[in-house]
Amino acid sequence: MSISIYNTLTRKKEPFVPAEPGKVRMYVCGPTVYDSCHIGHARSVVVFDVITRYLRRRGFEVIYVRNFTDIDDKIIRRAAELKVDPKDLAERYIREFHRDMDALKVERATLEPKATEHIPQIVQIIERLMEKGYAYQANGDVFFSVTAFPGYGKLSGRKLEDMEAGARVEVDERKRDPFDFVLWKASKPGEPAWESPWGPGRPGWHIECSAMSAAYLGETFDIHGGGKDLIFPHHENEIAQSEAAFGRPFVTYWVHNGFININHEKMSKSLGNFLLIRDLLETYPPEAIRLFLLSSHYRSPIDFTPGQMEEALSGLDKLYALLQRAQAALKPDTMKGEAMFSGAYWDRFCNAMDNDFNTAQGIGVLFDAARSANRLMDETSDPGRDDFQRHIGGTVSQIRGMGDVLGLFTESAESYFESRQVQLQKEKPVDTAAVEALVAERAAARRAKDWARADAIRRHLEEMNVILEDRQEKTIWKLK
RNA sequence: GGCGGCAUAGCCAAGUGGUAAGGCAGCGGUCUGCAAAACCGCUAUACUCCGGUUCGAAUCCGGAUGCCGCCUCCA
Repeated sequence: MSISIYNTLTRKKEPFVPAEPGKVRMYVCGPTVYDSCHIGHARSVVVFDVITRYLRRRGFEVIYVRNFTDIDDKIIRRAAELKVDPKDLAERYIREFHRDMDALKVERATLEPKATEHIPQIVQIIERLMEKGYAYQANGDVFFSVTAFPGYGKLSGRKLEDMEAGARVEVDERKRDPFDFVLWKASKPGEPAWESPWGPGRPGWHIECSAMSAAYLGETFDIHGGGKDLIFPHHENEIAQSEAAFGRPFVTYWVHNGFININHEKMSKSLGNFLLIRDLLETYPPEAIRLFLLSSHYRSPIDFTPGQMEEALSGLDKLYALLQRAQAALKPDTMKGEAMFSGAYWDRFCNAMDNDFNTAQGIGVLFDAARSANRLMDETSDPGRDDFQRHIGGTVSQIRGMGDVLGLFTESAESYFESRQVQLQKEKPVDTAAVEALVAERAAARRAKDWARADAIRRHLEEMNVILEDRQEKTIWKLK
């Protein structure tokens, strides 16, 4: 079975065949580091994290490049507002990005190049575009001439004449065509600047990606990803620059993830509904956020609501509870349930993932496996039997295997539930000593078969937001 | 004005022409002193509507309606 990927360029699902067998070269547009990361960034980063993990699991060597745009108008503006150096501002938000994404269990990209560290490569491409007649100068700025590039619009399906130029933005009268875009921007006094043949300035937004992808992945590479919003103009412009400069196809597969709405509304600064990752992490376990993000197909829009997150959380609780239960049932000398990448569930999972990385379907397989393991444990009368051990061990191992691709079950069930309780304690504190005392009192009542007393205590605890589970050995309590 | 997407049960969501995964919630049951958890069963005569292609369509084509996104910085 081969992997198929929906390609924005052709608007079709296509079998995935990398240029060099066994090796995948992938570039994903990273953030412009002028502010904290929100849930939308998380979606893109998590989606491509899972894609990378899956491709690697399927045996590909993946060179995954994700850039940081660390010089740009927004960075300069924000730095001026805060009266800090733009470089310091960028570095601060790069650190934040790493902190947030590490917390979300995202693996680092193979390379994370920064625009400011590739100025020579950027200047070189612009020079080349000038030589070939695709670019022109206008007092210190350099523009790309879209009419000089015949394929312009092929990614976004736009024709130049169909677009309402200047409908929303004033057109720079120095441009030959309203859709010409800046490759090199002359700096104003006090702004960060690099020397160039056209005078001191800084790179335009799009050119860095053309330069850095060529530097690390070559002039043609396999996968280019990013959020849907980047299709136009960013990726369209990248294609124009790279193909004009190098005279060969830029990217084979274009992959774009959908957006996140917040409570049915578009996330926007004006609505003030930006959900920052670090704020979300205050409330939810990182893997619940991942499970939420991966429960829909990566291209669909998804709606973030507290209810949706609670559902993801319930699901994650259920899966961790199964892992905990299975761990207790498995004999130490047999399988301990390490990740396994074969078997019926694994095959079904791969089948889903092969189909344009259908994580939603894959998660369905995960729950199927969990249910089957629970059933087996419910039904068995002799957990020591070899076939039982093998069966549970195999199922749990496959669950861990799927988790390995999705970035789930990275911690022990014990520590997961422990942090859940800590979290709940933070939200609705209870007096632990008092609860323990009541639980002990109820245990005594139960031993005396004083059910009325036991139930009264249970009700009392429930009012305190505490639920009880009477296990064989002892009673455990947890916060609701 | 141009381009694109989506419409599946109470909610979320998958579905790759052959007869509707999974999750959450709800109800019934098994288990339990009672619960909880887990499991079992039930919950879409059928996938917005109307046509068409086909032996056969949620899946393909045309049209209608309704949402949404992009065309400006944006994940």
